[in-house]
Order: sequence, then structure tokens, then C-alpha cells
Amino acid sequence: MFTRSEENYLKAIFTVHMQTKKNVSTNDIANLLDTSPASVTEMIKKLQEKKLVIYEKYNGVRLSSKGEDNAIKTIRKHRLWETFLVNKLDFSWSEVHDVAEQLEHIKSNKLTDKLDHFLNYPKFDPHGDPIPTKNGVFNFQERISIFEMDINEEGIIMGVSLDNKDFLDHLTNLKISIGTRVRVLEQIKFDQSMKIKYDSRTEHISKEIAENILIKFN
Amino acid sequence: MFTRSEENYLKAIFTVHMQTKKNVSTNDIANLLDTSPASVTEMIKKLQEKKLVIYEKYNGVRLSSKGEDNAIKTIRKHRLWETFLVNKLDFSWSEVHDVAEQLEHIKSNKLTDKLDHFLNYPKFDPHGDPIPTKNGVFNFQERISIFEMDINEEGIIMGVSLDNKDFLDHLTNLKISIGTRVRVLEQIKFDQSMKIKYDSRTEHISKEIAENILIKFN
DNA sequence: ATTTATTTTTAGGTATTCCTAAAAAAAAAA
DNA sequence: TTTTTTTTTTAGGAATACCTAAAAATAAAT
Repeated sequence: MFTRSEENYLKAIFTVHMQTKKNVSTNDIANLLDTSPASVTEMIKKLQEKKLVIYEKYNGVRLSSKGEDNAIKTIRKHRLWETFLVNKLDFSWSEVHDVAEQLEHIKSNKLTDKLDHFLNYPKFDPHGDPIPTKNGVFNFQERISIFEMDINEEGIIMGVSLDNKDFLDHLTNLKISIGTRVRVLEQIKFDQSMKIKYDSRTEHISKEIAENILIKFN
Repeated sequence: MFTRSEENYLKAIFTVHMQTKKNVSTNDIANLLDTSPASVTEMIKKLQEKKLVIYEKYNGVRLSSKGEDNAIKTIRKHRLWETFLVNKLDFSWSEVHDVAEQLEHIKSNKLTDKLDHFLNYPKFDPHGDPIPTKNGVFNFQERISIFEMDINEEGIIMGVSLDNKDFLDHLTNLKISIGTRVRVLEQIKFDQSMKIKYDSRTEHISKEIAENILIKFN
């Protein structure tokens, strides 16, 4: 079994690798986990001894298949718990992160699988991110940000790429949620903000917001 | 906030004090938590500095009101999670202990209260133990063991006083569960085992089993 | 009232996970 | 190609929560 700390490192390495597709640097992990680079180096050595990562000094790390396996399990648990909190306990999507960070470390395969069943095998969490299956398979969807859409193009909101309370609360206020059909009306050259239409509402959103709302076509 | 270890010590002290009504000894805590007496002494000193216990060398400990508060919160969470696991996720009552031991340390008052609401404010957990309210109030019931019942007396099973997998699995096999109406038919002098009747079944149970099934009258 | 047994505490260690400061290596800039 | 900057690692510590072995205090037995 792995410690909570080890699991957090594995998850961080997985997440960064997902975005960059490169070996993950000490600094990136330190930033993500809010620790010092020295602590990261130390922990990486430990993970290497346990054959959870492949590591070469000054050259970043990547996960071994054993390490990836655990990272995916942790992500699965995190997203299942977020789904539970929102769908069953009526949390708002901006409130679930910290609690799910704790719940994801509960050790019990039976619990995870029974929770999955109870939630009716959800494929996506409340933020639109795919929930890996028991076998570690992700159901990825082709998604782009509203910022990347063309004028007059239409899409369906499928998720967000930022898990920040203020951001999510703002979306809630705008009544923007997963499943909403949205059309880009105009992009303002000056600040790259965008005018969008959805549910017969017309709203003006900043570049930063547009970049963090993900849609799929059709 | 308290560490997981601190919470386990507080809970252990509360539990032992509940039974003995005396100051709790170092050895008792060590046995319950499966650690060495030396570790217990060390931790007690730390809890004393944090004003969570009242402690005098060689004289055992008791909880301060702050310590008791936390112990009750932990017990509340433990029992709510056990109820969730059994009632919602379809765990059997013999399987929930280890998982609930982990879940009870999740820190979020909102989570506890929303879980309570989701479960419809249960008063007792799957083993028949009272679940303290948000304000720390226990709904104690007058309960005695089957072993203490007289011949021909009748009662309703309200709980068990032993949380052991083999014991609980055995009760499941016997189709004995909370709410079952039971009558004592006979006590065998030789080994103090008992013949009981319930649901038109007649079974013979050992002294040890009789001692660990709790009933209320009427 | 001593002796013996039990309980509790102290002393000295270990493992985990974090830290800061300094040194070493690699990358970027001049 | 040096010099400068940035990144990474090493060195040396701190806090938490354990441990064993020995000493001290208390309780039980003779």
C-alpha cells in the first residue's frame, strides 16, 4: 500500500505528464503540491526505489506502469467522490475539491466499486472530466475552449479546465453549466473578450473565462 | 485541527471511560489502539498540552470538554458512515468497520451534516449503537444482553456489543438482526448456553454469543 | 511489612515527510 | 564561449508517531 503523500506525488506526476507529454520536472511537482523542490527530489528517490517512477537525475520523472496504475485509481476515486458529493449530497461544484482530496485516499476497492455502482457508473465528474473505469480506461472526449471557437460557431459545454472556487461560483451565477448549448457572437479585438449566447441569454465573458470553459461540437 | 492519531486516542479514551466510568489507564489505551504503553504516555502528554485531556502521572487520563467534543464528533462520523455503507452501498454489517475507521477522519462539517441529512437523520447505526446528533447528544436506550434475560422473557434485538467479523457473520447466518423479536426458552446449566426462539426458529447459542446480543423489552 | 508482580514512565532510537541554505548541474543570455 | 540565471540536488534539521529496554512507581501477594 502507498501513503497519502506518495499517492499525491503520483497523481501530480500523472496530471503534469498528461498536459506536457514530457518527463515531469522537480519544480513543476513542487509548485503543484506546494512543497519545496528539495522535498520533491527526496520523495522521487523513494518512489524510484519502490519502482513507481522512472527517474534520472536532472532529467525529470515519469510514472512506471505500477505508478500510473495507482495514479489512475486515485483520480478515479477523486472523481467518483466529487460526483457523489454533487449528485447525492447536493454540494455545489465549487465546494467539492478539498473534501474529495481527502476522500480519494480511502483504501477499499470494494468501497470504490460499490460507490461506482451506487452512482450508476458515471462517465464524467461534475466538472466534465472523465472518470476512469475500474480497469483504468478513460473516456476522453474531444474538447476545445470557448476561446478557440470561431464566430457564430456553436457547441455544448462539456467541462472546465480550472477548479477554482471563484471561477466556478461565477459560472454558477451566469447559469452556465455542463450541457448548456452556447454560440459565439463576437470577439472583441482589444481585450480578446467574447460575446456569447446561450439559453436566450447574451453575456460578455473575459478571455480568461473563455479559455477555461470547454465545449464539444454537435 | 487534530491529527488522525490524536482523534484515535481521544475516541479510545472516550470509549473506555464510557464502560468503566473511571480515569482511563495507559495500558487500556495501548491495548485498544494496539500500540505500546510508552507511545501512549508520550501522546497523552501532547494531548494534555493541547488541553484535550486531564492527566496526572500514574493516575490515568480523562477527557476535557474540548477533548470529549472531538471524540463525540469522531464517533458521530464513524456511525454515520457505517449507516451509509450498509443502507446505501449495500455493505454487510460485518464489513464496514475498517472503512468507517478511515472515513471518520475526513474533515468537513458540511460533509457530516449533509450525510446526516441524506441518511434521514438516523438515530442508530447498523450495530444498534446511538448516533450522536450535531450537538453531541446521544440517544441512549436501556439495553441488556440476552444472557441476562430470564427464562420465557421476550425482547427485541437492538444491537450488539462486539464488532467482530466472525461474530457478525455468524449472526447473519442465524438470520438474527436488529428488530428481531426473541424469547429465551431455556438455559443449560452446564455451559450456560441458551435456547432461544425467534421468527419461528429455535436455536441454541453459546454464552459468549448471548452476552454480545443486546435487547430491549417491549 | 517486605517481597514480588504489574503498570507506567523515561531514555534513546527509527521512519516519514517536510523545511532552509548551500552546492552542483543545466539552460539561457551576453 | 564565457557569464549569468535557473533548476535540481545534497546536507543538515525539525516534527510526528511509532518502537524497545530499563528505571521508577504503584499494586498485589506473601
